[in-house]
Amino acid sequence: MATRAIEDYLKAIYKLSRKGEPVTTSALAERLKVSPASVTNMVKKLAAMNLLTHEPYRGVTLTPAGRKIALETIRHHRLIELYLAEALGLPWDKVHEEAERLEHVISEELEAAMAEALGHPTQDPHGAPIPTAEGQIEEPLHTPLAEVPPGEAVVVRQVSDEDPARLRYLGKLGLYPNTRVEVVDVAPFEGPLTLRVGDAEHVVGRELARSVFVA
Amino acid sequence: MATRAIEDYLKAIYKLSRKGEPVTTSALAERLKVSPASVTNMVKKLAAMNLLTHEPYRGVTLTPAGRKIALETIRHHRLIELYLAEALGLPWDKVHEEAERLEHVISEELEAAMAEALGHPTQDPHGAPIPTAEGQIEEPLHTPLAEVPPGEAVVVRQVSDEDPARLRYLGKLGLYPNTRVEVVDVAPFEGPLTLRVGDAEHVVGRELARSVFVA
DNA sequence: ACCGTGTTTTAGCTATGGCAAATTCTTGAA
DNA sequence: TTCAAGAATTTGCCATAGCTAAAACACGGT
Repeated sequence: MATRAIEDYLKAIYKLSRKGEPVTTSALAERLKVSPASVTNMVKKLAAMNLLTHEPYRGVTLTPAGRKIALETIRHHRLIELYLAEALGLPWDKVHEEAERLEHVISEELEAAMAEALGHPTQDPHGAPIPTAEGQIEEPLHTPLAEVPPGEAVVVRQVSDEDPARLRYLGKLGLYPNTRVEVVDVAPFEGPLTLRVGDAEHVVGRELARSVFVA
Repeated sequence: MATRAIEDYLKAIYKLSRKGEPVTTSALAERLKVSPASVTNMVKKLAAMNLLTHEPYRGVTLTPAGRKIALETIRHHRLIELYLAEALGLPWDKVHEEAERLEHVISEELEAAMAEALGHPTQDPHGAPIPTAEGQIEEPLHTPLAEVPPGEAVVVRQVSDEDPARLRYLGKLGLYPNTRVEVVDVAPFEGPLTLRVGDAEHVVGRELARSVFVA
């Protein structure tokens, strides 16, 4: 019924639509690394399955049924990430890729067993919220570290989990969720930030600072 | 490279060829629940990939490369079964089905982490041997419980894991691997066996007794 | 009133895996 | 030694899933 590709499309649409607006096919095409034509095709199929509504030339919006599948898939993904990191000690830069495959094949029983074993957690290793089994999710609006003014102290809430190399680097800097960081200095003209993490000082570029979210 | 179907074919061929002889396509067709024509097709494909040799009208035999993939898949399957049962407490009649899907998607890292967490086990929850990461496996020749003469006491070594209902029933009888069983009586003409398991006595049919292996 | 950008349609491709029917091979019995 | 039954294979075909390039189209801005 819901193939791997379908779940990936729904997940992507969910993530791209957090601002509430419909998602354009080109945005989807870019994110999924397929052509816009392919997206339109798949979108038609998903609309026929009542998983989303498609306003031609305007974009797509998930139906409740579509959102449910998206959130289930995201729940699987994040629970698996956390389980692999916590229970099996996999490094945090490896869990995303593994979860990307496992999320499509685990049963509800296994999902429940993992949630139980982890004490019904609410966040994955990168700080992303884990939807409940009922499909509830709380998505706090975090500030990118890149936008914090110098002199302020903040706490890392979430980091982008897509790029393993970046994650390894963040790990080396100690920038895990719930870590206190002080923004010592911000160089002008899109320049680097100087951070204090614990006792250490690090200089990081804007690009990296945009993928770290704080409160 | 190695799709789900390919791994399933290789696994099935491995299991059917334990007597050393080539596996006929019809045996494969029956086990995989596809038509003989489909099997011949797939077999030709696998032969082209050097995963097996095909002697037309005689049967197929795995090449070392094919056996390697088969054993890797079986290792995944059995490790997953054991992990789900031991670490996550899934009932032993559910782990087979789950492993059937997971075995095709876990990475070598995850395999290693599970093996480590379990202390490099050698048997799955149904008593089947787990191949090593290098592809070594020891398959002792067990006797079906159905062939044990009355009066003898034996130890359960392995049970067939395919049918959940059967497993639940075996569990109710207490017939787990490494359990001592006394064959109290064997009725003639393919009649039932009377067993003593611990303090309890049970009467079981031949069919069931053929799916329990002892030593 | 038109143009450019982005979207959709059209037409078609590839890969996987499957099947029914016709054919061919093997083997054992006459 | 032949031949028929049963098994295996070939042939020709289908379905599904997903993707793409190129052509046609729609929308918003000037």
